[in-house]
Amino acid sequence: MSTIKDEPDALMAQISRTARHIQMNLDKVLRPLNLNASNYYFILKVGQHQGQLSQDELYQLLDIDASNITRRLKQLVDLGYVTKIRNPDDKRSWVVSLTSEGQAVYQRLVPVLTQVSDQITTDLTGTQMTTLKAALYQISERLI
Amino acid sequence: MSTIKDEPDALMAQISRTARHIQMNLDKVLRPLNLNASNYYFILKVGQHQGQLSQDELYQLLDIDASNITRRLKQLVDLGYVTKIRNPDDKRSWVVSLTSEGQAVYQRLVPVLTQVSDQITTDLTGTQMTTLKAALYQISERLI
DNA sequence: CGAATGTCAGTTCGACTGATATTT
DNA sequence: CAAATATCAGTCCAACTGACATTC
Repeated sequence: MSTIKDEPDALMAQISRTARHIQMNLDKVLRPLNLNASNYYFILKVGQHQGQLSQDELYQLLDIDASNITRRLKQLVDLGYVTKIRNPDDKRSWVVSLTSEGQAVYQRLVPVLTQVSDQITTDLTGTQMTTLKAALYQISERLI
Repeated sequence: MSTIKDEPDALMAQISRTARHIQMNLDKVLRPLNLNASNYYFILKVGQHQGQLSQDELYQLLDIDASNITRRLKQLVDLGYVTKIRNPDDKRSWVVSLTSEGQAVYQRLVPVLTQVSDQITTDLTGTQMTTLKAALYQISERLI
């Protein structure tokens, strides 16, 4: 069931449904990397800012509650993908980095995400993509 | 943070983020009805099929895991909004109905949802809305 | 017996609240 | 010392999975 019905919550329900499908799909394709839809983005973000990110900066980037960042990162530390080192300049914070294994996973992660993204957007024209992104952005803005 | 970055997961992340924002917003506006983003749609669907729906039919309509339907419905039964009666023709299943209180809530629910939906789409043109719905539908289809 | 319907227990994730350590 | 910042721990709600019971 993925059709949009003529109901007052039709658009909202469709967005939520699509998000759930995306999450399930990501969980599946990320399993070989020992990642899931709820922690891959740390590898992605830290991989792009190697050795520069604090948890607060991840919070700014990801829009996820700070307490959850602590917990997801711990998973990745336990997996051996990520290290946390106290920031010597501000001992309240940590510097988050990828281990060599984490960097290897990062290299494998990017093409996997690209492939999924390409797969779900093959039916869309460039114009549709642009409109979709803009519309979602505006909806999010309205909800903040 | 709701901007789309130039990343392989940009679109997927934006959809998930928008869905989370929608959920939080619905939780807030539905609180006066003692409903939330995870149970209002039972009131909506049962309200439209008064006294006709089994849980399996709800499953078909809502695309939500069957075990969760049991729990959400129990919340609504405990609230006094919904009743479950064994289907005499097939004693494995239940007939789900609204109580009179549930029907009153249904009447209040529709305008609340309409208002939220209007609010988040005020910035969108008709063309954008059409494209958005079609694009989300196609993405969902690609993920089934 | 196999299929269908629904229930329940276990686990995970994200939000909220409040506490703690450090810095300003 | 008080306020702000960064992180962490406890709790709650909702999601998914898999096992189970009942009925057809």
